[in-house]
Amino acid sequence: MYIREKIEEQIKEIMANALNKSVEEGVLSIETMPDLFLEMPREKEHGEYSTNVAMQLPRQTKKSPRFIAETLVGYMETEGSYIDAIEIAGPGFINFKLKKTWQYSALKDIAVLKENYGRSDKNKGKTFNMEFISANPTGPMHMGNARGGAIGDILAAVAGWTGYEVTREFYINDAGNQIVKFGDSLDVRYRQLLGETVDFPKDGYQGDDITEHMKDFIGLKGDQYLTLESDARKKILVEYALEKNLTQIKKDLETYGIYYDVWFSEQSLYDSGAIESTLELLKKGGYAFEEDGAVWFKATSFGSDKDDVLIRANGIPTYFMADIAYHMDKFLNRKFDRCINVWGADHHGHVARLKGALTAVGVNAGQFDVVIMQLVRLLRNGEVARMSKRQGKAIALTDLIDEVGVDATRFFFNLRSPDSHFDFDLDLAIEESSDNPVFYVQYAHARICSIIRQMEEEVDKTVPLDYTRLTEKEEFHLLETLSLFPNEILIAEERLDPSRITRYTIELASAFHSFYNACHVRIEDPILMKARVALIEGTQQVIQNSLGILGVSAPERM
RNA sequence: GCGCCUGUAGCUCAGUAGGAUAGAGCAACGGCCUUCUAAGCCGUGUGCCAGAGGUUCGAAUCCUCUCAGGCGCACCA
Repeated sequence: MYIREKIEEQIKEIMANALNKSVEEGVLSIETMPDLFLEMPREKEHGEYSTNVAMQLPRQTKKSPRFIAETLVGYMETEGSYIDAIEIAGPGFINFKLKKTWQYSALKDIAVLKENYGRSDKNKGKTFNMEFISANPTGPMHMGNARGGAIGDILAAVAGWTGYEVTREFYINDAGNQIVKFGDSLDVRYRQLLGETVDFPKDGYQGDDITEHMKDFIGLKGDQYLTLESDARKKILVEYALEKNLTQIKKDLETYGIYYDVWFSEQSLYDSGAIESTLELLKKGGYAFEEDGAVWFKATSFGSDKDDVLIRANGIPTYFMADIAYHMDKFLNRKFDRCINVWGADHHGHVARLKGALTAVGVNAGQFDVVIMQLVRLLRNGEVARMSKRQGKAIALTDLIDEVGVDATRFFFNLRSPDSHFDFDLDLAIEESSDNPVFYVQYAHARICSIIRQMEEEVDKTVPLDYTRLTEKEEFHLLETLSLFPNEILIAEERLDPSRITRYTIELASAFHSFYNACHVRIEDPILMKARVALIEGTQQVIQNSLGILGVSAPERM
């Protein structure tokens, strides 16, 4: 258990005991136990922890907050605890000041746990499915996928650090309408390249990559499929190009530092009969009905304002239908305890109906959540540039990584909470200037490595390691920041907000840089020097751990 | 028209499930390298928390309404 958990648990216990005693002795009368919530005050003078219980109780006890606070404090037994002093302040806050040594425990924790410092077993024994990107395999990935990639991959890492057994999953949309369009587009290009005059479909994929695929294909196979019946030919072309695209997507994502455990094919849901059986289940439950020749899901029974089509009048299931079957498979066949998807804001309308459908087939929809990320706006020369895959003008993920680098791309896309509308200023990102916060964090790490390289032979092994020699305010601030790391991971997981980790690394780097300027490590006093080396080693470890979660490198030299 | 997200310093954004005097970075200005990496540090000031009501000891945070922007509201995905 980490130092902060220990302290918080201890204070809560002391509070609970005091409350119970004051009730037993009839000083206070309460009916329901209040929430014993601890907060960390912004102001230093208010102590490390603070509670507002006294202000929650006046109604129940018919006493003033001040009186309640004084009573409780009177009953608190702090012997042998981390608490140094308790003060009542303001309208009735009870503030706890800790003994000036608690921060050193964080350093001990780090020294013992090393690369595992920050991990917890909160979700031990539970499985977690993280589905993200799931870009259409009809073309290369664009910049919009980059944000989803960073959010999904890092959230998956965060979940793993809280104890979950994590599966990263890519859902391949290799069935349905857009594959038909893909086939039509390939087919026309194939025939055009071989000299036929055919009009390009109005809503087809116009990107050059389609033409390139067919050039390559003709190079390999020639014109032998020209005489084939059109559907059969399209099938062959799609198979060829899909395989090519998926290989490329996989390769590009690995460049981006993302490795999937499962590539799940939508088509496999048709092949296995999962779609059919899911539909049967919905029908049996009375949640599906026929109208105008189509089969509908009764989404209105689950709070939606309209129903949704499952099977079109032409007999082809919708994407929605496949999605229900897919998520049923996640929960009921593969039995994940938690499933999270990352979707762009343009899909948010889909969330409620999918949750409704999952509830209908017997899944506890509370285990399913979608992180909605606001779409990325690309700025070039200060102007908004629209991305459109159809028009083939998209900035490809790989272009971005080439220009900005993997570290900056991942860091940047995870800098703001998924909720925030995000402007990606390409010109600024290309600059690789110090404006880019990733350098700030990496620089802190490189600085530490540099000191440690020079210190190795100077540290006196015979001298005792005495943390209590660390007494400067910059040292305490750094220690406190280190002690917060495990909390940050837990909060990031609970709120499904991986960007907290990115911001934490900046805070940690800042605390270190301040320390660096205020305190020298390489000094005469061998005991203090040893303590400071221990402090920067702990910092180095936590920067490595946090950057590791982000998938950003921690360079030893810069 | 209905739904979701957003609105906090000149700009980009935090604000820890309702707390105490509203916080960073960038930009501006002024300091700090004969000593461990100046890609750094320290200091200076800036706010009708979009607006109006409400809930209570207490609201940037919760509720209602209004305004502004983004995104949805297909037998597309």
